[in-house]
Amino acid sequence: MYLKDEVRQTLKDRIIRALKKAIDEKVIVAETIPDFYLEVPQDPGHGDFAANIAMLMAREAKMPPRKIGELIAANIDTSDTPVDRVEVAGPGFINFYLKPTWANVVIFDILTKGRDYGRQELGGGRKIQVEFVSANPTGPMHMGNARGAALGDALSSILKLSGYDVTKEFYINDAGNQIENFGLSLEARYLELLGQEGHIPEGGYHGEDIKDHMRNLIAEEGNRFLHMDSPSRRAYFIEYALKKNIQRMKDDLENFGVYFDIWFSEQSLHDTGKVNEVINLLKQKGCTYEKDGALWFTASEFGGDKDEVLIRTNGLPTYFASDIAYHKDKFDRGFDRVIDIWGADHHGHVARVKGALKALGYDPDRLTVILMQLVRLYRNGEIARMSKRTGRTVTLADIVEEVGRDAARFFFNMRGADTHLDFDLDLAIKQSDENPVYYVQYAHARICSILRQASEQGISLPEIESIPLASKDKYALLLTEKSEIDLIKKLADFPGEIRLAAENLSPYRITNYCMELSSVFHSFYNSCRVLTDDKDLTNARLLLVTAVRQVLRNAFAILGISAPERM
RNA sequence: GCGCCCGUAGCUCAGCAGGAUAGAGCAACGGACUUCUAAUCCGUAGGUCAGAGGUUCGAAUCCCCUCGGGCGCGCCA
Repeated sequence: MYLKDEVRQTLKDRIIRALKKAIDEKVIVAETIPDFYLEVPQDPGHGDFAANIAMLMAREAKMPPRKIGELIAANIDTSDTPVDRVEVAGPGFINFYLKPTWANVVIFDILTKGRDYGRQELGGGRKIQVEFVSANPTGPMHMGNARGAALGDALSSILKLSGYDVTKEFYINDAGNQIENFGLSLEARYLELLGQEGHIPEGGYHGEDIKDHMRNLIAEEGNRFLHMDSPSRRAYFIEYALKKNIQRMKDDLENFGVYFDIWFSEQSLHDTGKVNEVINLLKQKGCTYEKDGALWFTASEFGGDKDEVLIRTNGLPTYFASDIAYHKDKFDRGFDRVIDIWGADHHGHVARVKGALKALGYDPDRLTVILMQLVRLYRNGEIARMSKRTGRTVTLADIVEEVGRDAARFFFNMRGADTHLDFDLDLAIKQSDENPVYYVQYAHARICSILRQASEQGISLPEIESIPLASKDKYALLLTEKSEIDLIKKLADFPGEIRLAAENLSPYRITNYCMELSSVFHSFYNSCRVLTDDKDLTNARLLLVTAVRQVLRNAFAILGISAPERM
């Protein structure tokens, strides 16, 4: 357990003991002890921890909360704790004031654990799958995919650190109507490029990339497909272009620092018969019926708005059908929990898939869908449209190239998934103080600079293991400046931030944490010199900034941004 | 029409397992580099938390309604 949780738990225990004592002595009348909590007050004047138990008990105890608070405070035993004093304030908060240096030992915990500082066992090794990006392979990835990539990758890192066995998966939508249209569009361009008439169908793809594929194909294989029958050559074109598109997605994501454990093909679900299998299963369970020549799933009986088509009149299964098979397959592969990250425009799909899982006998609560609101891209103060079909779009690769991996990943994780994200290209590109990513990286670079300086002066940090306990205490107790104390407390917050980010599936918490930690570090930097004539103080502060550097690195690793040593 | 998301400082947003006086960055204004990187810091100013009601000792936070913005409601994915 981490320092802060330990202290919190201790104080909680002592409060409960004090309350029980008061109840035994009949100064407080109560049957139950409410589920109270100890929070860190926003205002440091209210102590280091505050308990809200007195207010929660007021009703049952028929006593003013302040009175209850005072009775608990009077009975509390704070021996063997870092508590300096206890006060009751406001409506009845019990405020704990700790010895200012109570958290200082956290520095040694950080330096000992290194990159594992923050790791914890919330997940108990349970298997969890995060499926994200899953872009259509019919063209380049857009801004929404970029946001999903940054979000999903950071979330996966957080869950890994929290003790889950995480699998990152990309679902390739290489089946269905869009692939048909893809093939028709490729064919049309092929014919046009060879001087014949081609027609791109309704819902087809007009992008330049389609032409590029066919230009390349013609360069490689000439006009030999002109005389092939249309379905055969389309199949060939599709395979040819799909393979290249998928490889390109892999490359683009790699440039973005995002790697997947599994690339899962939708087509494979059809090829292995799993789609038919799941449709039959639903039939057996009596959850289907035929109408207007199509096969329907009774989604409305499982929480959906209306029933949904599984097999179209033309005999082909819908995307919905393969998605049911896909999600069944996920659970059959042994995942305890599955997280999907989808664009908000797919939200109507959530109830349907969950309904189908329920119909199949799976607990739909094991599936969590994070709906990501769409990204609005601004350039020169104007909204930049992004439609894959028009070909005039800003792609994920463009973003990485234009604003850089670090700024892009940081920007996408500055907000929760459910907020509309305005991505200001001009701001992200700017290498100035307006750009928040530099603020956090600068903190890291500054620390590296101090350590370089120290090394040049022949000052070397002792190995953590070789520092005797007494010296650790000595160093820790030397750090008493307000900015030092603030910085140390912020370091102690890190494991709790990881936990919250994991519980709420909110990577943006880590981004915010980076800003806060950097902020208190910069304040410290401006008020305290690290390298001084005082050898012990210098050592103590070197240990402190080294710990800050470690935590920054750990947080950057989650977000997938680099930790530059110089800027 | 129905459903989902959002509405907090001039701008972009934190804060939303209910807690004490609502925060940060940018923009504005005033200060700080003979000292480890000024991509920094310190200070000032800036608010009917969209609006109305309800629950509560206590509401930006939870519930209901209204308004405004976005997105869905396909035999597309």
